[in-house]
Amino acid sequence: MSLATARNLDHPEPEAIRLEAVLHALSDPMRLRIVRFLASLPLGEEAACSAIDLVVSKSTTTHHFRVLREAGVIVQVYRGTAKMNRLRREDLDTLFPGLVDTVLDADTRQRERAD
Amino acid sequence: MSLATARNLDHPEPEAIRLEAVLHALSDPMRLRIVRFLASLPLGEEAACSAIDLVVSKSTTTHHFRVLREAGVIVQVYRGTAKMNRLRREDLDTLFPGLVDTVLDADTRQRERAD
DNA sequence: ACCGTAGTACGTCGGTTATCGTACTAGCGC
DNA sequence: GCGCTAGTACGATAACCGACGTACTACGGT
Repeated sequence: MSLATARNLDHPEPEAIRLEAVLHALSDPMRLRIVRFLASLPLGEEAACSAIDLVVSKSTTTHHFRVLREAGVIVQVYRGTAKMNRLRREDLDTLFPGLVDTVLDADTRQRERAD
Repeated sequence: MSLATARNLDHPEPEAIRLEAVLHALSDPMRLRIVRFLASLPLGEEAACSAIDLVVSKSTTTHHFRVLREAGVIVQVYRGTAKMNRLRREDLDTLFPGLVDTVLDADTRQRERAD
């Protein structure tokens, strides 16, 4: 089972991903923004934590990415000095079909309604 | 705009319903259970707070129903000594199409996966 | 008028969260 | 090796949250 060494981060197995945790992870504006950004990337593409400019400190950024990873929403891997992130689309779509898309669509509608 | 008198509870207008607040409201197991219960009722049917047996104190129950109401997930109205609840299906489906159904479906799958 | 049922208000308590700053480590390129 | 960039670890802090108990109100029935 998922073992975390120095440069090997701990991710929940698909079976261990809890809906409540996913919803909670998505219920923070900052994290929803991260997810929206990752979802906007070309399929399979990944991005560094620094690729999106949240307006908070580095440590806060680290924190939000960790919450997303521990909830099972994203995968994080080290690549050289960067830590790359991508959505766990396949896992999430299998576990909770339509959830990610529906939430992203809801988010889009909300911001089109002039946030 | 929504005015709350003694027996008239305060509900957010549809435009004021925030996705983050809805997701947060749904991210608690107790509240998700309430929503699942209300969603299982025949269309337009409503239920008293006491109709579902959460295993917590009355005050905690009140608390969770209030969070759901303030997030815009449910409507609460007083009917005699009871306080009746129902899902704001129409509003939610208009604002965030498919969201409620997708979350409920995800919840069903999760509990079928042997909770 | 009294009682029972349904739910509220309020204060508390312990745990979690979001934020920060500071000090640190890991890898890359020169 | 040096320094830059990217991110971590840790500790602090303030806010929030879920749970509780107790004391209360409101309504309906007898």
